[in-house]
Amino acid sequence: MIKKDIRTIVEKALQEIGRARGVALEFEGISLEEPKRDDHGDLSTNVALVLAPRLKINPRELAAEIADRLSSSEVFDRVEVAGPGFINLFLKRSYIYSFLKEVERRGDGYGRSSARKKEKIQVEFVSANPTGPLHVGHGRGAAVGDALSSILEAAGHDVTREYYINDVGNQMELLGRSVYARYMDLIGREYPFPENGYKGEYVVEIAREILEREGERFKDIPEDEAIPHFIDFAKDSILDGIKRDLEDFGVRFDVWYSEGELHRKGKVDKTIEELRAKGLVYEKDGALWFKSTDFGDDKDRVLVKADGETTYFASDIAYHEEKFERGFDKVIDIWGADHHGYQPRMRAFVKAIGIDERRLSILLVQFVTLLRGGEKVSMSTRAGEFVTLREVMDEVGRDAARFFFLLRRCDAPLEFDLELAKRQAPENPIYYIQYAHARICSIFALAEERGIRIPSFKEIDTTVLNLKEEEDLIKKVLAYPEVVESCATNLAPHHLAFYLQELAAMFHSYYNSYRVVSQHPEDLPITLARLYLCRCIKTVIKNGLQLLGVSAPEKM
RNA sequence: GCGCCUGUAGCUCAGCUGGAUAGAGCAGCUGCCUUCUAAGCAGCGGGUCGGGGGUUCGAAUCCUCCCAGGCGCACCA
Repeated sequence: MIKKDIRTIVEKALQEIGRARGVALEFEGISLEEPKRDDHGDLSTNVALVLAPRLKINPRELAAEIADRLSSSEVFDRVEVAGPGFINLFLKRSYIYSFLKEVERRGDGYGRSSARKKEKIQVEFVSANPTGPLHVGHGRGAAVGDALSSILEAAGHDVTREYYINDVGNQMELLGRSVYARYMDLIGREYPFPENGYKGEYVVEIAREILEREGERFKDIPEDEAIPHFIDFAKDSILDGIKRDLEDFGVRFDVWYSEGELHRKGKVDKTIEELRAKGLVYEKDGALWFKSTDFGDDKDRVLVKADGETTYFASDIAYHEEKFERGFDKVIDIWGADHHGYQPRMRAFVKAIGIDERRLSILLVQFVTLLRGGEKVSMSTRAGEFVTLREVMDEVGRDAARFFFLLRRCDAPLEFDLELAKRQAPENPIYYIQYAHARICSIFALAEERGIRIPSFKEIDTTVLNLKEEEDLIKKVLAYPEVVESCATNLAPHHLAFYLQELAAMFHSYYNSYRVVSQHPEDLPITLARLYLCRCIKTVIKNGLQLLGVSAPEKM
C-alpha cells in the first residue's frame, strides 16, 4: 500500500524531470525497497543509479535532482542521497500510521487484493496414482499446492484446484492383480503374486474387504473376467481413502479429473490426430512417436506403443491441451522431483500446439526425509514400506504437518523431524506463531475484563505509539499485503511462513518488554493504541495462517 | 555420458526478478516468571556464501568452467 503510493510519487517526479530534459524516464527495472538499516530510510530506491547512464550524467547528480523534487511532497520527513546514488526516503510517521486503518477496514480480507489483471489459474497437485495411500511426499505436495492456491486467490486470481487421477493403464492392472492374488491367498488358492506387484498391507486389506462383501464368488470365475472387478474395487477403495486423507489434511479439490474419462471422450485420440495433422508424429518400430526434439526435448517420445496402447504421456498431453482449452490463463503443475525429467517433453508439447510456454509453470517438490529424534526413518516404496500422510497427521497433528511442509523452498529437500514437530517446546516453530495469536487473545480477554473495549482506529491516538518497536511492528503489519503478492508472483508459499515467524518474533519481544493493558487509568490512550496495534497483528497472523491452512487458536 | 535440482554458521535452512555492514531457528553458554500464557524474552560466541574466472558503479544473487551430493535419462506410471 505504502510502497504503491510512494512509487506513484516517484514516477511523477521522474516524468517531470524527463519532460524538462526531453527524455522519457520510466520506472521499469527500478527497485523500491525497505533497506535493512534504519539510517537508510523507510524506503530506498536505486532510480538514479539505473537511469543516470541513460542521461549520461553522474548518478549522484541525478539523485540530487530527483530528491529535490520529492522533498516537496508532504509525505516525506526528509529525502537523502547516499552512497553511489541511492535515494533514501524517510516517511512521516503520521503518513505511515494512517494506513493502519486499512487493517481494520478490511478485517479478514486484509491482505487480499484485486489483481491488476485477474487470471484464471489452474493448480494441479498431488495427482497420486490410486494404487496406494498417500505418503509423506504427497503430503508435502498437498500442503504446497493448497497454500499456493490460497495465496493466488488472495492475490486476486480465480483458482481451480485439480487432482488428475491415473485410473487406467498398466499400474491399475497390476493393482488389480495384486489384490486378486491376495484374495486367492485368503480363500486358500494357489496364485502367483505378480512381479513388481503392490506389496503393501493395504492390498491384503482390500482383498479381505472383497471377501467379506462378495464371499468366494470369484473362486470359479475365469481370471480375466474377475480381475476388472478387483481393479474397480481397489481403485474406488483407495481413492476414497485418498480423498478422506486430503480432506482431513484440510485440502479440498474443485475438480477430480479422470484419465479414463479423457480416453472415453476421445480427447487422447484427438490430440494425437492434431499432432499428426501438424506433421509432428511419425511411425517407427511399430510405434507412433511425437517429434518433441523439434521443441527442445532431447529425444522423441512414444505416444502409441507397438501393442496399440497409448502411453501415459499421450493422455498427459491431451489433458494439458484441455487445460488450456478450458480457458485457463495459467497452468501450474506441482510434481514430485522424480518427475523432473518429464518437464522438457511436456514443455515441448505446449510449444508444439502454439501455446506461450510462460503460461505453464512446473514446480518440483523435492523429497521428504523423515527423522525421528535425529534418526532417519527408512522408507521404500518398492517394498511397500512407506510412512503415510495419515500416520504423520495422526502423530504430529495437521497444523504442525502442514507448517513443516511449507517451511522450506519446495525445490529443496526437506528434513521432517517427527519428534520436533510434536514437541510442545520453544524449538518447535509452529507453536511460535500460534502462540503469538493466542497471547493477543488473552490480552484482549484481560482488557475486556477491565471494561476496555478493543478500539477501532478512530478511537485511538496513533502518536502515542512512539516506541521503535511499535513503529517496526506497524511497518511489518503494513507490509503483509505485499508479502502475499510476492508469494503469488514467485509461486513461493514459504515466504509467507517466514514472514509470519518474523512478525511473531517481533510481537513476542514487544510483549516481553512492554505492557499493553496498563493498570494506571491515566495510561488509557496508550492502552487503547496498543490494543489496536495488537488487533492488527492478530488479524495478520490469522489471515496469514489461514492461507497456509494452519489454524489460529485463541487459547493454547 | 547427458539433463535437472542443490552446495550459505556445528546442524536445518532463509536471502538468489543484482544493491549499501550476509540472516533465522536449533544446538552450546549466561540471565529473566508476586504484572496481559516461560509453547515466551534478553545476551554471548560462531561465516574464504563449494572453488576458479568473467559481467557490473555494485555479485551469495547473473554468465562460464571445475568439484561434491541428490534425482532423472522406458514402447513404466
